[in-house]
Amino acid sequence: MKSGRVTLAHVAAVAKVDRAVISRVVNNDPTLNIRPETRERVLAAVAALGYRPNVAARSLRTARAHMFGLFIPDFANPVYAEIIKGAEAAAAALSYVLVTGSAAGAGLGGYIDLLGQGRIDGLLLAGAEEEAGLLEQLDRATVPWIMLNRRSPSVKRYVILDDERAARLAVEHLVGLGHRRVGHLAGPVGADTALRRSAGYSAAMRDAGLPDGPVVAADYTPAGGAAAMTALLADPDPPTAVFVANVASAIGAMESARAAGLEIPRQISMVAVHDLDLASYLAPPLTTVRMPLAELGRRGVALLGSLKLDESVEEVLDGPIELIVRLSTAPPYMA
Amino acid sequence: MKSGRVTLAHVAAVAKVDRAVISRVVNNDPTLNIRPETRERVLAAVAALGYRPNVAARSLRTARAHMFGLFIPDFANPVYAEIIKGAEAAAAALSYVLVTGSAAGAGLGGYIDLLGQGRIDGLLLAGAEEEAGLLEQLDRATVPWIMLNRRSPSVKRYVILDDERAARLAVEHLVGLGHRRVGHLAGPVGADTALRRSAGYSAAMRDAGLPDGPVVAADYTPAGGAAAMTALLADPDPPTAVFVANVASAIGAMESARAAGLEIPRQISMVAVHDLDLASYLAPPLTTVRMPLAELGRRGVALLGSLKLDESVEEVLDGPIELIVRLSTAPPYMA
DNA sequence: CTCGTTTAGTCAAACGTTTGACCTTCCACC
DNA sequence: GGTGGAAGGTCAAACGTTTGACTAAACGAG
Repeated sequence: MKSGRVTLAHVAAVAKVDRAVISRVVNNDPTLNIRPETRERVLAAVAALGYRPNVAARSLRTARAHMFGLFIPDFANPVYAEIIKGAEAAAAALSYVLVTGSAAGAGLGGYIDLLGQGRIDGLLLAGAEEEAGLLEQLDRATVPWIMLNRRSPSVKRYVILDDERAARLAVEHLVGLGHRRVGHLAGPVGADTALRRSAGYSAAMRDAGLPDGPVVAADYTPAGGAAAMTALLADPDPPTAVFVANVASAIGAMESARAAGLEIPRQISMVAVHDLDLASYLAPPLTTVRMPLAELGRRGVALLGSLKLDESVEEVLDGPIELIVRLSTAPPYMA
Repeated sequence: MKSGRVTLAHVAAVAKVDRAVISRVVNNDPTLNIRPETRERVLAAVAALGYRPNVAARSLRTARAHMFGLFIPDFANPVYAEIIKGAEAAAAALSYVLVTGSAAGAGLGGYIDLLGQGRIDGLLLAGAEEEAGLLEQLDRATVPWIMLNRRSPSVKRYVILDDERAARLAVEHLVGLGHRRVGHLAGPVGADTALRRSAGYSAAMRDAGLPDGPVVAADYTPAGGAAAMTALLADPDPPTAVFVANVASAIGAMESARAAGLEIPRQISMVAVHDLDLASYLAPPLTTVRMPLAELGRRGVALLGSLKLDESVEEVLDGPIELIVRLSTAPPYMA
């Protein structure tokens, strides 16, 4: 049971076979022909010495790091937490380690430089920020990469969620409650997810025979949502309900509504995209649309594992999207 | 500018020097004697070919992975997000990559197995969960490790925050507002942070000449806080203020108080340990004690970078601890 | 008994760096 | 003119695995 720097050579000496045999036994090489008793001897020696293959040597020889990268804008955002969890689980299932980095440091370019050559076998990119020279930065990494929930005109490697459908679900819920004037706190201008959610909003309104209500862009942050909600409430004909593109914005927006003296949901209903545990504990508990974020991470990793370099992927994930009705939505108050 | 599998040998061929020279130039080896023009030639070749050292080969030769590990219970908890950020920044400053793993998979043991031999040069452990066989699991990794904000009787390698002082700050704030009967939602039974915060609570009460109020243990989750708060409010002589050991518990506790028909802060004041952006957007905005969590991550990484195996570390971090007064605390309501 | 085949392994090169030891060439000094 | 030393590199081993090529022994068929 002694541990430490145990190499194949040590195990080979104990088991009285060549290093090659140990390697093949450890890796379950199907081409290996071996007597059961020899295999036993090898496994016993491996266990007795506590042998664990050296990752660096293996990587050097096989040119595979058995590690995937995941790059996110910010660890503090719980939306990414769920993606990370899914990706981590899928990676572990492939015996891969997931290394998650955030933009906190020197951005994507800095992260790629830090990783160096050969540390990861594939990279997942989550988050919507537009970085200048993104493609050049990615070229620098000699690694297959996939974008998560973001399309880009010049990029043909992505997995996205059906944000449009999520938006429709939310808006249909509001319309079903009787709301006729429904506003929209959209995401950041130009963000791909924002465009898709806004498209879903407009489509659902059109299908209901209603005109779009007031629309204001908002960052995916509480502060952004608060500011945007204040702007939206300044509309001469304020809506009775609001579809918010992101739960973080919604948290700020709720605060703004309260500050404006509006009672939720009696005077204004709110529903947001992305569910959080926390949503149940807000005042009032927030109605949300739950997206399969963990599945997004899982699928991304699975694709990295089976992707040829330069192969393109354009996939809309069809995981479950469900409306979670809590107390922030109700029929409009009839004055 | 071509990229791909460029090795020292390629660069050496172009620059017409030995591979050793390239290596020494790239690594700024001070023992190297070289003519300026040769150095120029080398650097030009490196740039022209886009050479980046292979991480696996370097790790194999030097027996250092230039990577640190950080193990946390859950990515969804924003408290850990701040630790991660600090650790990531400190690691980047040392040209190290930080690989963060969570307990979501097979726990610490599974994570260590997944990492394999030689992938990381040091491991940071955050979070308070008691895992059986923890020390054995750590022995399996042939790697220096440090616990973050958790002591354990058998372990002499940790960095902790001054949780006792944080608790005192919170309680002194409540007492200063005029509260005499102050309850306490403590952390999980046996958790080290819970013990230290509870000690601070009792000490501050004693210093104020007051008896301890009702104390109930609560998980560091909204659900745990909600349940505990309900129990605490069942006290025949309920407190006018509560010190909550963790902000996540406090979010649930606020909900319970509301459900019980209590208005915060008019009928009951609440203050919790750990600040979040989100705290400003709760209803009402929550008074908290901000702890230097990012600094905790930073310090942990810095210590890993400069630690000898088997050296012990017992450090109380003296970063800034500050009370952030929002609207959840007020003088007691005089009936 | 000989030949071919299977069984059960062995052998050694290769992956790309790093680094201590070594080797020229040139110059200064006596 | 010989010697010592510095300047400017070169050489080659080693890190620990993986894997295609090879081989010795045993066996069955003819």
